Amino acid sequence: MYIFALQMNIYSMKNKVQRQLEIRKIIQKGNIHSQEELLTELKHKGFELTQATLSRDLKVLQVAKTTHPAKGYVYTIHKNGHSEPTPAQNRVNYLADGFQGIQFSGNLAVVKTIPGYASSIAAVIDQTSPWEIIGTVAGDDTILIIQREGISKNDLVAALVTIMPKLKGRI
Amino acid sequence: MYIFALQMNIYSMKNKVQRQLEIRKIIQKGNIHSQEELLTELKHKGFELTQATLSRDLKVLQVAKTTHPAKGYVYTIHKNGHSEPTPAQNRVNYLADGFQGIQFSGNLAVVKTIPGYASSIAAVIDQTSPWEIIGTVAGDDTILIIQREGISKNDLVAALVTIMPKLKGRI
DNA sequence: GAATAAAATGTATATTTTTGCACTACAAAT
DNA sequence: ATTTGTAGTGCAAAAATATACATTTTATTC
Repeated sequence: MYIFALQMNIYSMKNKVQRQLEIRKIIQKGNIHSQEELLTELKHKGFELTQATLSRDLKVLQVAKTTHPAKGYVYTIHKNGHSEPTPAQNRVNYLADGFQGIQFSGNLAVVKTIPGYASSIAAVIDQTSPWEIIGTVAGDDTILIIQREGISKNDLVAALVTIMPKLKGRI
Repeated sequence: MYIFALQMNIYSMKNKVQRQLEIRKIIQKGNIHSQEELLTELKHKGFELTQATLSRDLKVLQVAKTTHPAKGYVYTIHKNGHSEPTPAQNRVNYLADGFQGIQFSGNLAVVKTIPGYASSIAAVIDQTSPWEIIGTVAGDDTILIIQREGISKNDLVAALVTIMPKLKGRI
């Protein structure tokens, strides 16, 4: 006498690819805070799996767990290849040409620029919002940078160079 | 007979800011696969802390744990935090709604606002001219507030709430 | 079809990460 | 000086996540 393993229900089984696609979608909507939570949502949509499998899927999909200031921990996913040549970079390099000098006083740094460049350069800095800098105020040819407490000149300079590589050696 | 808690080693204590800077640096070099590993490295550099504190630091720094095809799990940090686009919210036209955050550095406070709101909000502050504030400088989305000497963060926050009651609880 | 190999998944467990609580150091207020 | 408030931290426990191993499913070959 033989015992046969039960065959899977033909209707129900959605395959791995479909499942991972769905995971991708759900995460992009962006309100997932734990695997359990995601698991529940997947089950609602008819997928059957365990947390272990989910963990493996997330690994494959290169999903990351990070922090959102308000929401606590959040899972995020890269839309796709994240190595962009970014035309933004060119613009940044162009802006760096407007940079004329920097001086420090206490927790402030004052950047001098070619007239008219200040606000654009400040915008780039703000956009990047490096941790070392808590804010900037720009006039026409001057940017005031307020450093985070405890930051050294070198740290700040390093941060600026990170943003505008062309500045390297010029500060 | 009394038992005294041991004082912290005067030499050793490096503060939080320094520590988080170091964490940032280490992670940017990009070969950290677990908090324990990072912890070890930090200890080598003379920082004393536990994994629990590290976990909290990583949260503040918005460090993410993700997967690298080859390296397994890796901790990464955003230079430019992928800022939330703030879905065009049904924002009423109250100025306080333009308020996005405040940070302090020395005797300065930096207020971040929704683009375009800074000067209006600053104008309101100037008009009220609270004793705690010597003056303000506004850009497009940033206000620099220069505090009177001896004023605490709380005092300043209180002053702002007085001016804009809606801020209560939001600062 | 049966036999075998490879891939996918579940179970149980190990590992890692997060957090509630208590305590200390320090700043601010009285 | 004393009190009060708060940020920073360690400890221990909880919660979340990853994985070794066993089992099932799918694919491949005869």
